[in-house]
Amino acid sequence: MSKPFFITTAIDYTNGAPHIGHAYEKVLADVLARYHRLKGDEVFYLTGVDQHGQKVQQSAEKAGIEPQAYVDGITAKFVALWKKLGVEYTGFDKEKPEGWAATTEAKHKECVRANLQLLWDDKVPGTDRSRWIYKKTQRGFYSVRQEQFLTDKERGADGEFGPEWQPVEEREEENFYFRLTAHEDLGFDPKQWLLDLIDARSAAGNPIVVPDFRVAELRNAVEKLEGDLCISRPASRLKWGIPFPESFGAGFVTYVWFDALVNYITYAPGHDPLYAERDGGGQTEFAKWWPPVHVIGKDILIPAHGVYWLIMLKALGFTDAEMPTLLVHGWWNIAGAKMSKSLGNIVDPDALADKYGAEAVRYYLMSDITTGRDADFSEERLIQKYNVDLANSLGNLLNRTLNMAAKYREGKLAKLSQEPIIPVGQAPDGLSTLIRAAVNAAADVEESSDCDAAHQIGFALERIANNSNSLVEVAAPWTLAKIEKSGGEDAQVAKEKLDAVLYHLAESLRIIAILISPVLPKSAHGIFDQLNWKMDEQGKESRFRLGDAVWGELPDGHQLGKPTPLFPRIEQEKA
RNA sequence: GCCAGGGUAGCUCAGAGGUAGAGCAGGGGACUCAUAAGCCCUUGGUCGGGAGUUCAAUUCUCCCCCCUGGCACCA
Repeated sequence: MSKPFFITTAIDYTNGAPHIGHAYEKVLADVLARYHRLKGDEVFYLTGVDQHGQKVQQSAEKAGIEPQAYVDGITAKFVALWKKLGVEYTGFDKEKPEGWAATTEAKHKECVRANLQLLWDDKVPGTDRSRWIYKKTQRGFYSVRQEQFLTDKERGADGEFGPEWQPVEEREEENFYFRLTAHEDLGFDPKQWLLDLIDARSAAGNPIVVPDFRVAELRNAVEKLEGDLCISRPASRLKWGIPFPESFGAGFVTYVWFDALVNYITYAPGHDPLYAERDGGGQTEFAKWWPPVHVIGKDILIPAHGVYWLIMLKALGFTDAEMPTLLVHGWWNIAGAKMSKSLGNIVDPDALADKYGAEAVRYYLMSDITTGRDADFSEERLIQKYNVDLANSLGNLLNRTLNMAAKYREGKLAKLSQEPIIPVGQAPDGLSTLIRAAVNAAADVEESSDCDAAHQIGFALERIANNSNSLVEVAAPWTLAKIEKSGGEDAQVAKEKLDAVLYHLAESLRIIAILISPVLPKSAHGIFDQLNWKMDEQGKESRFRLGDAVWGELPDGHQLGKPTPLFPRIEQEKA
């Protein structure tokens, strides 16, 4: 059955070039999107950039250009990187991709304002007060230099604000706040609602946070939740943002949350800025796709997505069944240290892809980390995993298979009408073992959860390739060829056995190509091309369907292509 | 200080009340279709430290140490 699968990533802040962490998240979501397409699901993959805010405003000023020009420049870097890495969000190849969020676009601004208006118009019965949003005056210490209010955290050991903040003055500021905690105007307690939701989802075996070891962390944070969320800034202080609707009064700009998070609604398929007006029966395009799986880093689970976003959705009228799932990934450290500008240990994915190729980078990012946990990035490990798993194991398997087929059969496969020579179960030459490995691997991939799909794919590759390489040694096609050529008593048996071995290897490669296609799309196409399989669908994702990962689809007499090294070994230079 | 995750072979990690596993790296061997790749065999660990429960703990309990997140407090 074709199921809709809506997947999003965090939108990246356009205040600096993308690093390996950005790349990891987008590739992870891309692999999941491709994985679901492979299963036949209908997929919408949304990613994009977060372009507003004070930091951007300041960076643009420093660079001496308009903020829009500044963010356009950085945005182009992200777009180019995703193209290089094969990150195919929905409509990636169009001039105006549906799956690309850019928060300075008019469409998004309208959606943000419509949502704010929706909450503003949700009045306490018989009054003119919004249930969710209220205005409050805050007094505090303001750093003119840093253009921000200071809290006690910023005070030095002597209780005073240090020179980096000066001059500091006391100021009053009016802002809008969004309720997160119980209030009589609200009529219920969002905090309790959220706790119940978290528990209910876990109890139902569908935890709101996956992998689920972070559920407790979120629950903890919710328990301690107090205070409401400031969602505005005076336009005098923050110019680069989305102005509040006029009904709120003049002079306010949205601050972060009602801008960035709302992108998931703005750019959702069947985009419905006024959610309340949607068809409650779930008939609209929007309702068909919602809710999404949000792929995010562990740094923005609490409080942004796990608290603010869920309560925002609740306020906007989304039901419990329409709450998203948060797929939370870990971070790549560098030699045990956190990646940071000050340490100067930022890994540039663009340069990495130029050096080793996009497929090598994708494979490494997917195979050397456990989804949800942190991992240590190492270029040596990237090279090692590429050489061992891709060049030596898979690439060489493809190469030796096609070479033998060319040498002994001019590339033409013979499919035996019956199970070959050696009955399944006896298998002294390993044939049936290989079939079993392929069938089981395909089943494991099909049944895997989003959290470990990438790993199941890796296991599948390993299992089938290893079994195939073993089969070559055990069956020794070169010996069979000699026996066949000798024309002796065993010639006919050797001939059939050699045909069987070659067919098994080709089939294994065909199935591997299908299974690895979410992680290694270009290589999967490369294998299909060399196998000379499905040429009519070249370049299209439709070449790969999980349903085709069954044994025996290559027909009798199939002509294989010419061998070309698919994964040239990466030779370690280094001094 | 509190909550969570983790400390298992050189490296990355799995595991589980009955005295430990995989992959890579290291060592040895046989082969030659192949990208000097592949295959087979193999060295290697007092399972963070200490105490307890048990016939038996690395696996359970308690205490301690270290790493990672989050929260809080002091400044």
